[in-house]
Amino acid sequence: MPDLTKQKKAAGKLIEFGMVRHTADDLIHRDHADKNEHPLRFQGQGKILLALSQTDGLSQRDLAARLNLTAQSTAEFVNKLVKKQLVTKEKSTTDRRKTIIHLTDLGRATAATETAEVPEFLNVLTDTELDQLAAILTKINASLYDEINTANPTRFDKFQQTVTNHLRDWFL
Amino acid sequence: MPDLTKQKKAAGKLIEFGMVRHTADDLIHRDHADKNEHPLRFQGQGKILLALSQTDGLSQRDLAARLNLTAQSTAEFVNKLVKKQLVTKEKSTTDRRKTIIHLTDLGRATAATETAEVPEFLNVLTDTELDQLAAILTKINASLYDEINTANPTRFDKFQQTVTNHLRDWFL
DNA sequence: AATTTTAGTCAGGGGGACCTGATTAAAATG
DNA sequence: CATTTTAATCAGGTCCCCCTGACTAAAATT
Repeated sequence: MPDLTKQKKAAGKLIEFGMVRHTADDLIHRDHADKNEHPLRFQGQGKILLALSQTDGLSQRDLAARLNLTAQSTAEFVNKLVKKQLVTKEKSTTDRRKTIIHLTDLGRATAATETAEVPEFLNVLTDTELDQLAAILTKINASLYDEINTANPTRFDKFQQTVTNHLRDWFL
Repeated sequence: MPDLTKQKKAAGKLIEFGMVRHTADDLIHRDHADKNEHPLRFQGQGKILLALSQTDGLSQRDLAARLNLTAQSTAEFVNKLVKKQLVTKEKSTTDRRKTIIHLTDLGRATAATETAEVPEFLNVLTDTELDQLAAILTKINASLYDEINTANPTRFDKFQQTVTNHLRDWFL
């Protein structure tokens, strides 16, 4: 069993990291006349974008199912994304009840960008530290996946698929 | 200069961590009939609580200044916390314009609890990994502090003070 | 004493993540 | 063909973070 003191220390640093990062983001976004903010977390509109960048052309219904959202929430997010010109809606020709959502170039770029840029703070780490960090996070993530899977296997499938597919390009 | 591939890999893991953690939290909070959710990030009501647990009895004005919020936002958060019985408001006797905010026992406990518990996912790490993680986060945090300081020195002071004071107990 | 600054309040707004309920239009099915 | 299921939509709600504008009451200044 791991040393509790070490755990606490790491936990504290993690909390601190969250706070500091949030504040740093805040400053940067606020100053630069932030047109499109981009936290793009695995939430709301961000979720939709991620799912679409994995599989473009899904129907709202599909998105809702895959992301564990109600049809209404999904519609709301999609509409917001349409306003931001990140996705488009069009009726399916084969089943005219369905609305197919497509990423626009901007949407694709946004989703990719999010993912494409390495946060500057990683520049301060050495190669060894980067390796260590990646290894540690891999373990932590695995443990969290496990937790999700135990709590809700159905949801786990959809989630894990979306996430890992999205991030696959990162690990080549 | 560090290896870009390693940076990307670590960055990807970090993003993944964010997503997975969010989803895991989600599941847990949703299921357990979540009375008081606890993200308590460095935002909104959480900010107030953190600042007060560092220095109790601040006026709203002080809080606003220290947390880079408008007086109105501060008032809103404070009022919400009052409703949740986490803080109390009382007029200052020396300057009757001022309202002094105090943490209630519950408020103090909440702020502490947040901070007191080690996330379960740290259990999967070995002592060595915990040390590595702490060391890495220390570097990253320092770099982010730097960024904040460069962008906005005034804000940095207030922020850094609040955060490090709050987390000081963690590192004894 | 008159004016100005300061601490708060109220009102209202913008954006975000979600949800339930009711309704419509188009498929699927008996 | 009539009914039922399905994909979406509208309407309305809850809560969160945060801001600007207008206004009051109490100190500080002139």
